[in-house]
Amino acid sequence: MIKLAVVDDHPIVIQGIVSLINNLENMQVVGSFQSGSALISFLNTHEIDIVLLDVMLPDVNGIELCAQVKKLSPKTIVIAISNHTERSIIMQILQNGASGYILKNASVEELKNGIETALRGELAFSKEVIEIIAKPSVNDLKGRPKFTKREKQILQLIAQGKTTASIAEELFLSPLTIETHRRNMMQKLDVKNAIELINIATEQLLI
Amino acid sequence: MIKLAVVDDHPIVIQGIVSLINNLENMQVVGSFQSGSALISFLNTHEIDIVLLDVMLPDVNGIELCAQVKKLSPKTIVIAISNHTERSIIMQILQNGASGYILKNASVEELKNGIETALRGELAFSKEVIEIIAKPSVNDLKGRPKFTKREKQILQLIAQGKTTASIAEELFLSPLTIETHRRNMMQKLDVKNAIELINIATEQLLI
DNA sequence: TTTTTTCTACCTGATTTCAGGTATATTCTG
DNA sequence: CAGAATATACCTGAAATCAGGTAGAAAAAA
Repeated sequence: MIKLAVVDDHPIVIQGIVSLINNLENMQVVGSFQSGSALISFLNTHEIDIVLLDVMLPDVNGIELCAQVKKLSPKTIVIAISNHTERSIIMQILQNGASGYILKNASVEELKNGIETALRGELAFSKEVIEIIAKPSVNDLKGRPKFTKREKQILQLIAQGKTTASIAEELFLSPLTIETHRRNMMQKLDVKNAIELINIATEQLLI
Repeated sequence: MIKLAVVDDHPIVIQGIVSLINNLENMQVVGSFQSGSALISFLNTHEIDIVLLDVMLPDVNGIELCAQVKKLSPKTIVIAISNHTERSIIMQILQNGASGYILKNASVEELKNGIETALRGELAFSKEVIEIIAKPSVNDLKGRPKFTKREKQILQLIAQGKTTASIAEELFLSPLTIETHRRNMMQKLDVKNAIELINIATEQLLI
């Protein structure tokens, strides 16, 4: 019997996956979780064949969580389930050891096939994902730059629509410092205004 | 037998709801759709007791779709299923005739209870939603301003991080015109920069 | 067909962001 | 400990946004 674990912060989605799996003869969902940390602590005491994980979770993002899972339990197969269609996200999660990437708007057949494909040791993708992978993007070449804690903190405030001055006040810093951080981030992502900064950073799960 | 229809652009979510309903004795999902228009054309030829609808759909938002459903078939019970926690969204969809509002991170029990509650003619909410409704927000008083087509069009380009100049070029308009539209929208939402404009507009489903 | 709304364009001036730097103290890391 | 990375702050100047108007033409609604 193949043992699965499911991670998704939406119970209804878990319900959907569980009911899908239970229709299959040789598989069983033995654990479902709404956060990455819950999954990790479960994996410490249980052996799991396949993990289906949502890329957008409240505590960690799928890229990091996938790496954690593979580190903890290298033979566990990880399949990402996501809404994100950014090529770089897909590629990075695959590099971190995922065996598949299936979009949430994929049909249930696609998901079912994906699980079976991954079980055979192949890579599993939903149709749309294959198209995304097929055409390389210029943005990928940049890689995924790292933001420091301070930068992330400031980015979040920028994303809320706060001005440099008010952020400076809130963090007890000079406005010039805030500007420097903003500009450093903009340079890292090669964008030319704050809105683009937020958009790209959000896409790349940098916030 | 109570007949349900489900609208959600994620087949897995539909799967979850269907499996949930099928466990109940007296209900049956007779139609599931991935867009608002698909639901509407179905309702033209079928009588449905309950519609479960996702608020974020590719074609229309839940506020408008709910109104359409109630107009077409006033006795059909509508329950919104959403991630949005903005009070104004909840209140508006209720004003448009919805009988409930359940968050996607609600437990399956909450959803089940909600459906039964709505069936009894009461309003059904998940726990979190009750808290949101309980405390009135200052933002609600403003109501939901309407954006014109042109304004929405420009707002979308702003949201992509484009500058006034490039938007003007793209739409064959004067940059001053773009600025005027942006400022008019900012005034309508009572915000003081473009990022806030995008945030609030997105929250309020104005884009 | 009036009236209203929408779309368009402009003016002026204040404020903010953007872009190129430099620089120093601190903290992390090999 | 030495070097690298991080966090902080400043300078200058250009560009863009923000805020307050006004105003006419076109489209939609009454």
